[in-house]
Amino acid sequence: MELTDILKNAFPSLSERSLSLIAGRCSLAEYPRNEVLFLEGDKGSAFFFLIEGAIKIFKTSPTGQEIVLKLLEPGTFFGEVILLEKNEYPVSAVALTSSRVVRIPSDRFIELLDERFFRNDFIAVLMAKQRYLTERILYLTSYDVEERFFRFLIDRYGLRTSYVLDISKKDIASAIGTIPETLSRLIDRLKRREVISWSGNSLTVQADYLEQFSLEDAPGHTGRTPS
Amino acid sequence: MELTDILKNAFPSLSERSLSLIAGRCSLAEYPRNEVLFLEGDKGSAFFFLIEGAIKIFKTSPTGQEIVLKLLEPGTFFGEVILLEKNEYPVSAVALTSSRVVRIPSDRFIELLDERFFRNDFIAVLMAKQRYLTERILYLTSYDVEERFFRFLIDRYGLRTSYVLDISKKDIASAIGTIPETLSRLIDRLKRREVISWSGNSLTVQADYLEQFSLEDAPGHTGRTPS
DNA sequence: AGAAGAACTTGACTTCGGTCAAATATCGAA
DNA sequence: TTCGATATTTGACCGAAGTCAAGTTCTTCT
Repeated sequence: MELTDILKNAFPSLSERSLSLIAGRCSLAEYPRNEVLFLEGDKGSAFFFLIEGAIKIFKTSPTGQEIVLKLLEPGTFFGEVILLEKNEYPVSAVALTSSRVVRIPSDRFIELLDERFFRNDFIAVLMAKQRYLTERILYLTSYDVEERFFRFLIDRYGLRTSYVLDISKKDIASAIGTIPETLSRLIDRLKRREVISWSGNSLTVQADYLEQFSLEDAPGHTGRTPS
Repeated sequence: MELTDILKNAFPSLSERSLSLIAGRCSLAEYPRNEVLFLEGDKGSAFFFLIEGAIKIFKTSPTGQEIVLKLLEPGTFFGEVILLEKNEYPVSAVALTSSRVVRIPSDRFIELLDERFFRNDFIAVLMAKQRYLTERILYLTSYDVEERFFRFLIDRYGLRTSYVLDISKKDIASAIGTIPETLSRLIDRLKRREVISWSGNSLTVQADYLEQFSLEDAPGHTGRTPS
């Protein structure tokens, strides 16, 4: 797909004129697994739109622990927080799987907000992100590891009965705010109870068991996926 | 102070014309301690600017526990997330102390974003909130109760050697993400160690002890590739 | 003032989930 | 295919902070 088409997709409400204005400034980039897009504290003059792959957004605690804020799915932009107020990224971004992104330089971008429709969509995304982060706080502080695990599945892959995991258990562990040992033990327990079965990267879950977690909305599935 | 002056203060970059446009629509309101401004899930058609007092912003967990996201200080607006995308408040707001606010109806407000300077300031605030929430996640998940307590003091009252608390211990406990029993025990321990002394609502802290928490967050960024 | 009810404290107890350490297992590059 | 690096599992252990329950202050309202 052409860069212009991708951008049109990313910003559907942006006028053709503005689209062509920034298209020339944007560039496609590929990041292999584990590649850093930016680190917390980095000065940035661009933000990103994820086309394909998975990006982990996280902060690093003083002790070096990674606190995952969000695993991004294709179709979302991120890092836009450098546009105003401060040009330092407050979080780090790393590719969890090989990923394709558009890099959007920040200079001139702010002008595009003169367009009312585009601006409203843009601000709406910022607000969706704010909602997401408040949900995330609830998620991390109020649910135990088991509930976080199942909510993660539903949030990321939907309510299904079998899943094909595209990320490692280690990454799942950190996405749900725990460590590999704890996840490993949880899985073991769930297998024993015959709630799930797991082989390779294929996971099967008892549908009726999973449903108990799907009632209240899990973080992040409000149509448009915030980061 | 006159409502118009207050608004001018709240939105310094807004033109006189726009200011007078919304001034007529806004209203002053007073909320006594424990009064609810809005609850999570409420439909809203207005947001607020805090002039005086203290507002607690929180979510409620499925088990009824309150998860405090932020204690607001005068000079900030809140609830603006109903402006676009969704008109439901994602959080609840309650006055912790008697508070004066301006109520700003959402209709017509969005038009004000046509003004570039004002719009940029407004978006900058949204981004600051996003930064704050990511910090809050780090705060709640990576620090123990003692560290959260001292960081709370510094964050809310500044780095001082004596404090006059304007909110109850119960509220402090929930602001730092714990329960009264735990805070009570922490205080007892700190008193014993002669790190603090506390009588009535006056708190004194050993300055040198407090300083260890005042260093701006310095995540151990070694530059290495996170895995 | 006195009573009802908050707020706060204290004690005994529990537990989830983390740490540390030591196997296995698995995967990717040469 | 083999080697070394990651990823994953397993066991033993621990500890911060929560729960439950029972006092003990404070506040506040009549």
